[in-house]
Amino acid sequence: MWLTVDPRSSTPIYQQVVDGVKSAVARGLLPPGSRMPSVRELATSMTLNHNTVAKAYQELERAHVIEVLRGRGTFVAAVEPRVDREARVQTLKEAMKRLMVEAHYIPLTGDEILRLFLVAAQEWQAEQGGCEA
Amino acid sequence: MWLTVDPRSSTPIYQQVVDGVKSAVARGLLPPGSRMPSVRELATSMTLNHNTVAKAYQELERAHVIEVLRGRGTFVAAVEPRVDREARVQTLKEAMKRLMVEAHYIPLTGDEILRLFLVAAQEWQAEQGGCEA
DNA sequence: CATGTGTACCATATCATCCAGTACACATAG
DNA sequence: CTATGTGTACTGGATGATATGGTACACATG
Repeated sequence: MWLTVDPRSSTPIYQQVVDGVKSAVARGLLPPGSRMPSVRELATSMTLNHNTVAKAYQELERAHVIEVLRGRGTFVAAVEPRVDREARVQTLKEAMKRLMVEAHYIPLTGDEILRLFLVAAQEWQAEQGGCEA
Repeated sequence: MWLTVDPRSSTPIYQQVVDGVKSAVARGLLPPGSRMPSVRELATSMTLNHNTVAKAYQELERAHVIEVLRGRGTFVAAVEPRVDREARVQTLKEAMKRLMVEAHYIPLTGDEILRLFLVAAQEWQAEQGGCEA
C-alpha cells in the first residue's frame, strides 16, 4: 500500500494521510488523473473515520494535490506552477535553515550538511518509481 | 531581543520558545556558559505563564541545549557529540527528504533544490554573528 | 429509481496547550 | 538565622484540536 498511518504518532492522523498522499503522488505511485479511493473506502480500509479522511482530502484539495468532482470522486491533480511560487520557495528556504539549526546540535559541519543533503537527494531520486516528472 | 513569540501561531508557544533558544544558541547570540533569563523573568518579559517557559526549559535541557543548576539558574550548555549521533543524522536526512516532497509541489527541479539549499546555507552562515564554532 | 460520490452537520470523548495560583526544595546573599 | 531568587511540582480550569459515531443532504451516474 502507498499509505501507512501510525495511530500512536503525535502527528495527527489526517496530517499523516495528507503527507502520505503527497509523498505517493510525488513519487509517481499515484499518477496525475488517476482516481483516488473514496472517502469511505479509504476510511474502512485504514480503520479510520470517514470524517478524518474527508478532512485530509479537503486539505489536499486546498494544496492542489487532488481535484474533487462532486458526486464523481477525487482525482490526482497535475502539478503546475502557481502564483505563490516565490512565497513557497521562501518558505522552503526557511525550512532548510531550520534544518541547519538541527544539524548544529548533532553536530555537523557545513560540509557534512551539504554531503548529507546530496545523499538524501540521491536516495530520494532512487526511491522514485522510475516515472516521468 | 533574541526571542520572538507569536501567540496566534498554530505551533505551541513553548515550542516557539524552544526553537527560538535553539536558534539563538546556534547563532552564537547566547554563547555556551552564559546565563539564561530565569523562568519567571522570561515569562513576565514575554507576557507568558511561568509554567509555559518552564516546560520549554525542561525540553531544552532534555535536548542538552541548556544546563539547569537547582537554585542557581540555567546556563547555555556546550555543544558536544552524543551517542545517538547516527540516529540524529538519519532523522535529519528524513527531514531533508520531506523537503524534497514539498519542493516537488512548487515545483522545483533537482538542480533548483540544490541551488536553493546552497543559498540557504550561505544566508545561514551570514546570519551567524561572526562567532567561533 | 438506486447507488456511490463529497460534504455538512450533530454530539461526544480525549488530549494538548495555556493560564492562574500555590507551594516546595535548593542555593546564595544579607 | 532570614530573605531572596532559583527550578520544579502540584491543583484547577479554560480553550482548542483531534478523532469517532451517526445522520443527512446535494450531486452524478447507471
